[in-house]
Amino acid sequence: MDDISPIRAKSGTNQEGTSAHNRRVMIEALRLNGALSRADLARATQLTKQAVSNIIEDLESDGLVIALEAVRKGRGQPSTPYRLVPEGAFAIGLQIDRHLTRAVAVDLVGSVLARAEANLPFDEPSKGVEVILGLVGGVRRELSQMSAQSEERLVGLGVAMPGPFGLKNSDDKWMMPAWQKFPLLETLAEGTGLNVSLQNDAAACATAERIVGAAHGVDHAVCLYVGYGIGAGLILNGELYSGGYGNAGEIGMALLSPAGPGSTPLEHRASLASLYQHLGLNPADDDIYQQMNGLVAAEDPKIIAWIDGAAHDLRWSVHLIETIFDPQTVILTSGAPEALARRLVEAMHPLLPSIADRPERNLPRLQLGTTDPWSIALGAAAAPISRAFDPLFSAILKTRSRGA
Amino acid sequence: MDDISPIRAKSGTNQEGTSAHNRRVMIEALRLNGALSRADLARATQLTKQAVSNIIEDLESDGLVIALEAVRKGRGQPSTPYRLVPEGAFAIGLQIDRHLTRAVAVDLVGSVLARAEANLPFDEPSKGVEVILGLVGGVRRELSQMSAQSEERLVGLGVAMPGPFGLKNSDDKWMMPAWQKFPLLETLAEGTGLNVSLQNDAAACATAERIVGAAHGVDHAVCLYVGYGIGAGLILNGELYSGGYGNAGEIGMALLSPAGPGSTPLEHRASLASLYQHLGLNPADDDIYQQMNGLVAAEDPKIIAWIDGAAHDLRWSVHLIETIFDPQTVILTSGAPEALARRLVEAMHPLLPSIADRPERNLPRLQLGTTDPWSIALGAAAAPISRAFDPLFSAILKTRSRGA
DNA sequence: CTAATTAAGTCAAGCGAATTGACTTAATAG
DNA sequence: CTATTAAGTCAATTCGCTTGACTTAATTAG
Repeated sequence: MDDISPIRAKSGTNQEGTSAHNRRVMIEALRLNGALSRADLARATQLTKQAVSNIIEDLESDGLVIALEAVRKGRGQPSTPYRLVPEGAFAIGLQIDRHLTRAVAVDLVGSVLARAEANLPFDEPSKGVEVILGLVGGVRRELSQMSAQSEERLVGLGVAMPGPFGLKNSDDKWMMPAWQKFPLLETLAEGTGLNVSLQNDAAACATAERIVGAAHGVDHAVCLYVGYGIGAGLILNGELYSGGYGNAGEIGMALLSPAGPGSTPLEHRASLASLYQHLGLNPADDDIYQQMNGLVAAEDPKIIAWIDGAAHDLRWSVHLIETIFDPQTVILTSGAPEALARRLVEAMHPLLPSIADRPERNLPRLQLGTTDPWSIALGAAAAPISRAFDPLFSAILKTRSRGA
Repeated sequence: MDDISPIRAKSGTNQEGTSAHNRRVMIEALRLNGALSRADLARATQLTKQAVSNIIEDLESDGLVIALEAVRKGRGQPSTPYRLVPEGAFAIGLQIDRHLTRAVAVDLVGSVLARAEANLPFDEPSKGVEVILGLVGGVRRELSQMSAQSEERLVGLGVAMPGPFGLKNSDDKWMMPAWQKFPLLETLAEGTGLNVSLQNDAAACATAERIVGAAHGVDHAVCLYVGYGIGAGLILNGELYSGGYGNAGEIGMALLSPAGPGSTPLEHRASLASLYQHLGLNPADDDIYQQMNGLVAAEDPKIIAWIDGAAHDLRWSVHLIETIFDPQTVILTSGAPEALARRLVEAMHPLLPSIADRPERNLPRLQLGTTDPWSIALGAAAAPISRAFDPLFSAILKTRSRGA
């Protein structure tokens, strides 16, 4: 089952790896800077003009970049800027949550082109998969009507669902136990014919912030996601970090004090689930979002009390995150209505002192990220895009040929 | 001062990057597996036999690897294993602490070949640098008597000192304020002619555990260092993570509860400084180590009380670390005598439940790492070795040519 | 208006590191 | 003794980046 040889080693690389890396570097540069000429790219990437020219030519013929009008800027031959072609690649993203599932189709630059949602049977994964495959099929058809080449340009299916994954069987009903055991990825891969990847919802949120949000181009950011549960998506050295077993950032289970097993996990105090409980709301209600919005607008004392309590714990979470990661910024995202999230961020100020409290900052210590309920699905879809086009260490390595 | 162009992009690569990466992969494979034949290396790294042969030939002529006796193992031509040559490279490591400074010289495989220590004037960096340069010169001379080529094979000087670095000027006397302002790296670079790099002491401890300790070959490990202060060295994806501004892992400043600025930082409860204070010991005493050892051996009630208190907080720190990083293992290292550290680890059990509490673990959740007081200096020295020989993403990138 | 300058981008040859496939060497199994 | 298996070499090839000269097209100086 495992490798025959117990030899531990990283994989080597060759010119293919070089070329793949350089292509990815170009794409990232265009993503971060909008439009660049070949000369700009050569300077930025340290490659020669000629190498850049060849790569750009390739990318152009692959339909990933396109030339804009030449621009005159001072002396010398005018330069021809290039930009990414959004229709150069597509991915499907899937958010699977407790009572709900959403699918989106996005393009190379992270625009959402199609979306669909449905209710999900909480404890019946095999039925749920039918629903999910239906949604995926739907956005996929919609996508193919927008672009003739969508199918061959589809790089994968990214799935986001609440973690943690792969623990001992737990009956904690917050954790969707039935889904934890179900061979979801295999089933989806077979049902769609796509490459399938999995991340937890907080990681997906971070991925979303990275492709189109506040973490765009930021190499060290932590994305606090306050959803039904709470988690942190970690962007370290420009890549999503998922830990030794894929569960990094699952801070919902962090105990709030050293007092032992009896102490409360963060998730029970600062999550929408705790809010619903506090307010006596039913998360399965269709108008839960409007209910929350209304309560915030009305400055309902109970919701204000919850905000203060949650802010108290979140303020400290930010302190810990800053102390541990020393990130450039912390981004709070939420599935709650924007007004609520904004109140929460305001209530978290003033922040606790920490090493992040330094003079020459250029990003805020804490900022409000997206509150779009679709951003998890977007982040899910962004993962395959990132894997296919971002400059990653793993992308230069030779891939292990499928051994028998 | 800064880049002229505001274009953000990663650097590209070329055949030099490929070659550098492959060399590093070979070296790492030999480091992790002891001795491997060319055929083994080819299988492990996915390179062709021929490529491996060429690289090994190069490494051999560079004096970094050497052939062992051919071994017969079943059918086929006997294989010739290669191993690293310890004398293939050297580095100097420097620990600068509050009252003390240590220098070591290590070789390619992390063996300490020379060591020296001296007292350090706490608040007079300019005098201190004289002392430090003296120590470095000493181990360097000692080294050159052991190996004729030591000078040209010296890859750098690694410095470890208590962080955090680069904050607002603080008068916290735990933080060696005078040293924070002093242009230490520049002075040392000039004084030694070596490449100088800096990390905090916990990071150095993690680096040490990685090259010769419990984290050898482990890609996701967190090293808790209980020294005068307390910190965490983070090994993520096989590389040391140092955060956006170099201060990741400085958990000594983490507040122990969400109760606000008045709450206690971890460092004030679980660090040797807190122990000294608790016991009324003077950390500048020469026999402080023996004093602690004696108290532990005598089961002194005050030290037992401290152990229980510190273990309480450390247990929770491990819980948080596991919840946030999902590492393969947590390693506790300390500058305290081994008996004390062992008692501390024992007192931390049973550990708090966390996502690390999974069935199919192959490493312990918490293990005792080194308690050798010289390991910080060793880790400091290991940093330049790692930078020069480990397969790092940054090592494949083209280096920016020095612009005017 | 002309010439000099500056910068973008191309052309064609060259280079270097991994690949390929045949070959050699040297052991064991039968 | 022969077939088989595996390590390792040889020589030619490939592929992507580099090099340096060249072309194109703009602005600036006189």
